[in-house]
Amino acid sequence: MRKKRINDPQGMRRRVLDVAEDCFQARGYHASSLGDLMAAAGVTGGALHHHFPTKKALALAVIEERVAAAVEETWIEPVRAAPSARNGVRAVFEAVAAALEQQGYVRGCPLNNLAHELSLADPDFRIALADIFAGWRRAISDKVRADQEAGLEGGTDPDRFAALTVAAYSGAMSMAKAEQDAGVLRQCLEGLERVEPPPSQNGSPARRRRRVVRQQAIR
Amino acid sequence: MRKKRINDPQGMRRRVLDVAEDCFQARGYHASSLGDLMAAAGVTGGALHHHFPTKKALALAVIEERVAAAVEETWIEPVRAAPSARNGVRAVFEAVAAALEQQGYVRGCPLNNLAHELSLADPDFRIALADIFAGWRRAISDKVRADQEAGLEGGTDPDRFAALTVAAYSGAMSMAKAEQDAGVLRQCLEGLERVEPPPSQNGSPARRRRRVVRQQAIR
DNA sequence: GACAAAACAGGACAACCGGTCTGTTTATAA
DNA sequence: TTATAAACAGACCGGTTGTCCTGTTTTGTC
Repeated sequence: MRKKRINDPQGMRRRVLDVAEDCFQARGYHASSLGDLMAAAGVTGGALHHHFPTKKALALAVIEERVAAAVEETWIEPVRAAPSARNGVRAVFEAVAAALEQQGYVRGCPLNNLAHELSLADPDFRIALADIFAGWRRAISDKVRADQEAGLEGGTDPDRFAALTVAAYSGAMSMAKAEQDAGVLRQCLEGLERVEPPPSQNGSPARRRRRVVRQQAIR
Repeated sequence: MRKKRINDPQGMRRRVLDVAEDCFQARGYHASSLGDLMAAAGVTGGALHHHFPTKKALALAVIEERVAAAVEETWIEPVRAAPSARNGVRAVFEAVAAALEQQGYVRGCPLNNLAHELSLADPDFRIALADIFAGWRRAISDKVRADQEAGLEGGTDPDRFAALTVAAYSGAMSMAKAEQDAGVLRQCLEGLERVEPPPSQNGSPARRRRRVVRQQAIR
């Protein structure tokens, strides 16, 4: 009588990754048991094992697919789309701070959460996480370089600016998580914006600003 | 025949804390079993349980005694003893970077390592960790205020500077841990030093520098 | 429809975890 | 000495963990 089942491998895999991402983020890798995940996802052990042979494989998939995507979505894309690197950084900080204040609690940065717990646990984890950090920094430094070519940014070292930005954000999120208060994020942003302030804004050596803006609008 | 034993409660407690601190730092809280700790410390279950009734109690002791002491030793004291806040910050960054490069690997910041794993795990953990963050920031902002009263520092907001410094360090250590390379620490320090650079150094708006230096030398 | 492979179900299991418990030894104080 | 508590030893237990294994069902292909 009851004999209906639909094989939905992609959907099953997605559901598992969904709850794994959420659970790893909220409780951490070691504190999340596969039993918890199975229950939360409504998935049997056989199905889980079929898609992810080991817990490590599952975590690696979460890192490479979900965490990387989260960084891409909340940081890399907004920065790329912003009129300038500094502008993009400010926008991301404020957007994240606003979102945290609205949801009322702070779970921390997905990348940093897993990075701290897993970087030393396994070389594969470490490399995957380091790659995401590298891509994150790269997106910012590339944007700074583009700004410089467009005359929007002064002689700021792009890699240095990117490293400090990512570090300030990561560290601010760490504190915000411990204090359960996103205020420190805004505080760090304000400090960050005072690093080698660019010639624009109210310009002593402000030149070619108009033309640059047009260029950007054209692209 | 063999009937010698010396009760050394303080020594026993210290040994347990030693290995717990080390193990929590290297593998994390959840990844460290009490069996591992007992074996590493050469302590029986009875003794461990006598001094630390639960694993949580042990972790709390590690946080409140060891982690707090580590922050005090590597950050708060050096900053207090430094000629200025900026000088102290630079000294700590460089000392840590040098130490990491010498030991060849990066285990990360003790406070941040535990903060990421335990902040959401238990309110007691979170509060203890947040307190350490607060003390850390406080030491820096107090130093900045002292610098300002001494005329050594400009109008930099002390709390903002402290937050950014702690965030930059924490985030840089996070990246250094993932990349197993302390270089990003130096990079972030260089960026940090370009935040609202004080009137001293080589002064366009450098005033009262001479007098200020003397004041500081007197104290 | 035959057949192989993928997708899924669900139980089994050994290892391990944290905590408890009882008992013994050592220090302390009267 | 004797009582009393602290310090320690070590076995024990219920529950959980991650993984594996054997089946069963679905899907795709010829």
